[in-house]
Amino acid sequence: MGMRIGSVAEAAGVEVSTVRYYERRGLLAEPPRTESGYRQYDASVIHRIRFVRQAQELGFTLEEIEELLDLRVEDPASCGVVEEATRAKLRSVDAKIRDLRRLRAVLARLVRACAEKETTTECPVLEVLEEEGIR
Amino acid sequence: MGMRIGSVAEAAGVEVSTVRYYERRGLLAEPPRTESGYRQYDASVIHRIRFVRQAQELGFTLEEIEELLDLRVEDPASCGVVEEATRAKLRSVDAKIRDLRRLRAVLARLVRACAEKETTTECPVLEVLEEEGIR
DNA sequence: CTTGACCCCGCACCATGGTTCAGGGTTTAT
DNA sequence: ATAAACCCTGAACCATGGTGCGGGGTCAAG
Repeated sequence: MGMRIGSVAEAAGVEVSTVRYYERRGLLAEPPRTESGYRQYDASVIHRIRFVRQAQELGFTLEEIEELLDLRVEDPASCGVVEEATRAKLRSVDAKIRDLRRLRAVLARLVRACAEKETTTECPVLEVLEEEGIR
Repeated sequence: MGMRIGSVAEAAGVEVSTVRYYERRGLLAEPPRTESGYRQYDASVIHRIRFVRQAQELGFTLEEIEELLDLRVEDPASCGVVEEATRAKLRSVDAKIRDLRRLRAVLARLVRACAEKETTTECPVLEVLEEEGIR
C-alpha cells in the first residue's frame, strides 16, 4: 500500500507539481508506478520533502540541498571525499550560525531599547557587520 | 567628495546594475546626483549592500531584508509596533539558528563516522527532522 | 455507467533577483 | 582633442524555483 502523489504533497505541505519538479531535479528518486502509471510513494518521501523546504529557509539552494542529501558513508573507501564534503558544509553552517547570532544580538538589543523607550541609531541592524568584515 | 556607483559596487562586491536594482527595490535610498546626473554615494552604502547580501545567505528575501533594515526607534511613540516587528524577526532568527544547530550536529556526527570508517544510515541529514516536527 | 476527484505528460507561464543591451552623455588621462 | 573608461535610462533577457493548463486516462461512489 503506497501513497499517491496527492497525499504525499498534502502531507508535506507542497503542491503536487512541486513533488514532480523535485523528482525532475533529482532531489527525489523516481518512485515505482502502478499498473496504470501512477507514482507510488512510501511515507519516507514526506520527510525528505520537508527537509528540502527547511533547508531552503536556511538559505541553501536546491543544488546545495542535493549535496546535503547525498552525504553518507556507504563504502568506507569513499570516506575521504565524503568527509571533506561534509566538513565544507559544516563550515558553511557554522558561518550562518555565527551571522544569525550577531543578528539576534542586535535584534535583542533593539527590543530592550523599545522597552526603555530609547531611540536607536539610524539603522540598528547594520551593526551586525560592525566587527571584522564578515565571511 | 562622494563615491560613484562603480566604486561602491566594487567595494561591496556586487555589479553596478545590482546597486541600481536595489535602489529601484527601495533597499537603498536614492542618492544625490551630480550636475550631470551621476549618483553620488557616501561610503555607508557599502555597509548596507553587504548586509543585504549577508542576509540573503541566511535565507531572507529582499522584502524581509527591507523590513529588517527598517527596524528602528525614531519616535518612542511608535515603539509598540517596532517592538512586535522586531520580536517576530527574532523568532524567525531563533528558528533558523535552532535548525542549523540540528543540521550541524548531524554533519558533525557524519564526520565522526567517517573518521571511524563506519557506514552511515541511508541519508543521515534527514535526521535533522527526527524530533518534534520542525517550525 | 456516469460524475467527480485524482493522475499522467509536456509545455507555457510566473515571481524573484538580478544582468545585459542599445543608444547616448561625461570624465579623465595622454 | 580624442580615446578609454565611466555613467545614464529603459527595456529585454536570464536563472532559479516553481505553478498552471490542455488534453487525456483512472478510480471510487452512487
